[in-house]
Amino acid sequence: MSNTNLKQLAAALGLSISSVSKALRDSYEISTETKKRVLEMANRMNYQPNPFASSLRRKKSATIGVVIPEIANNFFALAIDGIQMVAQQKGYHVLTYLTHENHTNEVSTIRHLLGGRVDGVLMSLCRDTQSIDHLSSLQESGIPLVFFDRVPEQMSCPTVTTDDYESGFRATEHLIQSGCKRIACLSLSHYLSISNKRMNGYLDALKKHGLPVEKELIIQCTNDNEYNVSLIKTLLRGRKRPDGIFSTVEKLAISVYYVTQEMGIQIPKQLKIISFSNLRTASLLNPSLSTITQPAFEIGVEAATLLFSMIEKKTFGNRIDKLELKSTLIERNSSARIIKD
Amino acid sequence: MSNTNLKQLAAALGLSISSVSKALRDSYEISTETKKRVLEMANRMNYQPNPFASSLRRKKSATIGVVIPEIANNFFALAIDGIQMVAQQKGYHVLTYLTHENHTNEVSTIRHLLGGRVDGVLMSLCRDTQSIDHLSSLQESGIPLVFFDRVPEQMSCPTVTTDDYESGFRATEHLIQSGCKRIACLSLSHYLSISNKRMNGYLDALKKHGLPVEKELIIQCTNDNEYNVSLIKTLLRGRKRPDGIFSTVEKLAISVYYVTQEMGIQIPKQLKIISFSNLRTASLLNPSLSTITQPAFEIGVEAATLLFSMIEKKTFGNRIDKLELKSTLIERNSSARIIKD
DNA sequence: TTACTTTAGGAAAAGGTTTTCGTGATTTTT
DNA sequence: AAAAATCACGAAAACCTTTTCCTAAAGTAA
Repeated sequence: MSNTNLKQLAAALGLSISSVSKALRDSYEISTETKKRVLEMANRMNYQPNPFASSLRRKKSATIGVVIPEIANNFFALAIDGIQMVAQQKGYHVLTYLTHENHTNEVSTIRHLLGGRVDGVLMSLCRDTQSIDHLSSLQESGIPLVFFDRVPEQMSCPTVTTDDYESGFRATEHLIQSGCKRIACLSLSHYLSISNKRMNGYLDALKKHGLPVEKELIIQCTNDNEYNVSLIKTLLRGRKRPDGIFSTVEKLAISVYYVTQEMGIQIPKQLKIISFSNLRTASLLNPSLSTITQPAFEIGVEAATLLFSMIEKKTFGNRIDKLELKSTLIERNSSARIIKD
Repeated sequence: MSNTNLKQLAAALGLSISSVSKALRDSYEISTETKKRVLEMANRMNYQPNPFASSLRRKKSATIGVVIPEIANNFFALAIDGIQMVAQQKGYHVLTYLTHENHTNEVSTIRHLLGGRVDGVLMSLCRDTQSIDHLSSLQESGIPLVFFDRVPEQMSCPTVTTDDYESGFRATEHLIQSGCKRIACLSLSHYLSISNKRMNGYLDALKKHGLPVEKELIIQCTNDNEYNVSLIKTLLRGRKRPDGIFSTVEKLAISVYYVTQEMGIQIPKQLKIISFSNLRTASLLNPSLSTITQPAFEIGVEAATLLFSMIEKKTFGNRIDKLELKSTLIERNSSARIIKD
């Protein structure tokens, strides 16, 4: 660590510690010339203030925490990118925690954060989070907290999300309009509001178009990729095979592609699919994948901006922002209508 | 932040602050029963030690810094994943910084880190880093520093890399064996050792097989994606169009796919391509993309492990580890031999 | 000139934890 | 039984900044 501290700097300048500190913080109590001298010397001695002493005294860490399920995931990587951009502008540091979709990890991460290491927290729930005690205790502790994308339903808190219900509805309707009669829905978790909202959109679209809802076409997937693959295989192997799939999450669509490739099922001829996804290569896939694309980067930007507004003004007691951004449906070949005969 | 501190805890227990502190740190100076009492009360009062006070006193932050060019990048996302896993096991926090391939950002990030906010740094250089003054000053400050993947050549420091030269050689040789006669190389930056090593492998493979090296087939790409696309278009539009492309980095291969799609160039018939990549969808692309895949997650794990061994034992003055992992070449359709006539 | 205000800076406390050094009390050794 | 060692805990310094309160000196008003 940088070895020079205020004391040494003060000694070198023939000033007191407090004056030097004030000079560095540009206090009106210090004359302009003195400030200049101090700045110069600080530079020359390569002075870097000790962040811990500063944080201890000021009760500010200049750090935010970001808690997400995983990072090797296009959506979250883009969101983090947006978050980092805003944080960097504001001069804040970003501490990242991965829960790996594990509720226990989430709880222990939150407990750590309760120690005051960060001035605010951005969070996206993990897929098996049911109880929210840890979340409310974080909120009650007074640390500003903003959820993005995967938000808790049972809790009153600021959120940044997308139009999940509408997107699910539109995606399903799109499949129907492409000729699908039996559409399966691949859900990430029945605990997550995003999954449920997307699925509700799916259900309502079926209803609107007079298609029956079939329990065996709604697949609750797990966090185990191999198991998901086997679920998908079972789905596609059955005698009542679906002719369309609405995937609520990117990785499940990828699994579908692998399975259809292996089983020799042709997309979109035998099976159409549309999925939530931020894949940059969606249009390069074979066939190109129709997607609902969330504005992941902006979600990160907005969530961070909201968090900082809460951190800076302390006026967040009586006000709870809920921001909803729009996703984009991009039709590609995986859901193209086939002109038969 | 958690409102209870040692003082309150001590008061509630009728003990001194120091005894409580020792009890919590499981000191031999405190009796077993007292420890139990303290632990119990700490739990009951929901005590969380103030991390700044602790860091200030111990001169340890229990935090590492990770400095990378970008996060929305499969390689780095996977590497971070590996790093996080190790850090979490060790009870360390991870501070992430993105340079966005910008040298100025890199320098200012390092300057911040010099303040002692972290106990160690993991780093991958940005593409236009030439001078290394900021890196050596960080190293000289005594903060353990490990580079991964993109490492500085002019500096003696611990690194975790892959067999870039061999991979470049094998990839190029593979294209040659698939029938390519004019192979272009898409380079990320001539400042980066990984780029240069990969290119040297390319050059030596050409040499070995008696193919001429042509300057106009070696493209130095930039950080501007659109400009890269135009470079690639120019390359493929020329009368001396290459019949093979060795891409040293994933995003350039993706750009090639977009360009060929737009120009109607058929892969692998008219053009073959192989690229460094960690795309999970490589085999689902149209056509499937031949890749050299780096063990990104393991690179993260190894780099973090090395860093922690440096942080824990202070025996890193006289020893510099350089670890090299192997990449895997996966042949797919984008570089398949075409049986003509 | 006296009284009051402003200016420029210093002393010291506070923030919460860790750690060194004591110190009585109890136990062990001779 | 006296001396030594161990035990269990407390007092206080140290880590480095920030900030409140003070104080000389200089300037201004009356």
